[in-house]
Amino acid sequence: MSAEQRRESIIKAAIPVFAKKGFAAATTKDLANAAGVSEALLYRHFPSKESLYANIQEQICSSDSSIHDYVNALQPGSESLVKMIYLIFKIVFEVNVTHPLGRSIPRLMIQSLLEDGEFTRSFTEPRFKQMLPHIAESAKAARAAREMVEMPVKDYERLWFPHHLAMSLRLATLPEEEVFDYATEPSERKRNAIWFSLRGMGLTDETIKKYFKPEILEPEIDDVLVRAGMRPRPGISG
Amino acid sequence: MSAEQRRESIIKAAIPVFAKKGFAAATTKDLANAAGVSEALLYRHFPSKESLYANIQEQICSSDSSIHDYVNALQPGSESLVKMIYLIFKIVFEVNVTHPLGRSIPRLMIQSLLEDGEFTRSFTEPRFKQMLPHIAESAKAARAAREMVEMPVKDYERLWFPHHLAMSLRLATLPEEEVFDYATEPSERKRNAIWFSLRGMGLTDETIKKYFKPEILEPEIDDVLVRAGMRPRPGISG
DNA sequence: ATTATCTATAGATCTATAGATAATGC
DNA sequence: ATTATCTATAGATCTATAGATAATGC
Repeated sequence: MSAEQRRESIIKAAIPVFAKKGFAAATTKDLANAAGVSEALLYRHFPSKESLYANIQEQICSSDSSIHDYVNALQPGSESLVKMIYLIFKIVFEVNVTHPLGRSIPRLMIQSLLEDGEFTRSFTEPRFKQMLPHIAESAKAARAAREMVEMPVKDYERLWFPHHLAMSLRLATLPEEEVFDYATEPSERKRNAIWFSLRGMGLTDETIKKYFKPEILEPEIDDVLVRAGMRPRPGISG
Repeated sequence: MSAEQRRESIIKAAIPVFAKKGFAAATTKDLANAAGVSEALLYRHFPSKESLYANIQEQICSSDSSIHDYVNALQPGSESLVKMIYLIFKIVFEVNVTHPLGRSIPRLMIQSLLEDGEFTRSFTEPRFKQMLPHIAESAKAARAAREMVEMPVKDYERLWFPHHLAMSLRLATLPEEEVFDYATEPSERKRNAIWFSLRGMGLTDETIKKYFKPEILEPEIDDVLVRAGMRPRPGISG
């Protein structure tokens, strides 16, 4: 295996180990075993455990532009607000489950919140913070169209409150055994949490009913995620 | 120092160490230093590091009844819904900041979500899950009074969605440097997140405006928390 | 010749214990 | 006499490196 390939394979194997155990508890032996190499080889590719960890963070956080493009193309208004919130929930609550990185991303995110928050910041900014101007514009247009009521909640909060709800819901599903008793299936829970968020943001009930149609949004948003490489391309039989 | 006193003092000193570093990264040396004793003495009181950790969890999760009593005394209806959500936000988002256990509880909670979730479960059930029947009754009364709209969100979710939002907001404040850019001060953010939650739950705008009066709720709920020992009793000059 | 990889191990650190000493209460 | 506490250290494990060996490409 070439140096570059091996390097990549070590990183790939290390992600779930760090995600599962945390930086301190993941031993170089664990990492070597996961990658199927000797501990010594780890140190040919990375000067230290810290360096390997830093490289992982960098790789995962590197942004991609397809989500950017999708959001930029939206017309300001209530419908776009619904689409953005749907997108956020899909990425945060759902994609990480099916994504190759699986449970690793949410785990790395909270491990980072226990420390300096840097990973969470680097992961979140290129993906979600860029939505802010679009959310602000859409909220303005929605208010002008009388589809959103006046309330003290700020545009920043219209972005982060739904994002945070999605994040907690995701964290709550990490342990094997259920932590909170929701009495709903994940997909219904997702729909209800989006509804809760849209209403919490100030959209009127008629507006939510008009634009929040999961059966239409689901394939549209799913396609964005496929293009962003966050979901496997649906099987092309041939 | 008597065995019992020393035992308590070791537990007390160990909480922030485990909270900060996590179980694996907290060394017996750290724990001994924090308690101001030798490592050997730790092992006179606890057979292992794990045992010490288990004792901490047990102590923190032991429930108290004053919150229970307050919630039980509420009359079903919109106003009680507002009070319960306010209480949840105050405990989850705010109390842990001022409480002697400070940052430790939210840290222990997410560390537990990275593992089996047991600590989170034991902490949450006696404090919040018991509110469920009251939330359900109050939601029913609110609907009957036309103060709450029909929507797919379930009563369980009326409990957990606000709780989760409060939890994420708290987690986001753990790192020194700000992770998400809210553009609001914590107390304003708390108010807005509660408003967002109440509206998300289905309360009408008029009902929220009628019952959500922070300047009145703040001292009432604060008093509950003082009685629950979650907040220092306000200074009694004399 | 160069690159990838391994075995073996140094040196540090970690958990836990053995055995000695200081402090307390009868 | 009993209880609390310490010093010293065993044994395991962890990070990282030195030096040897196998595989590759010119």
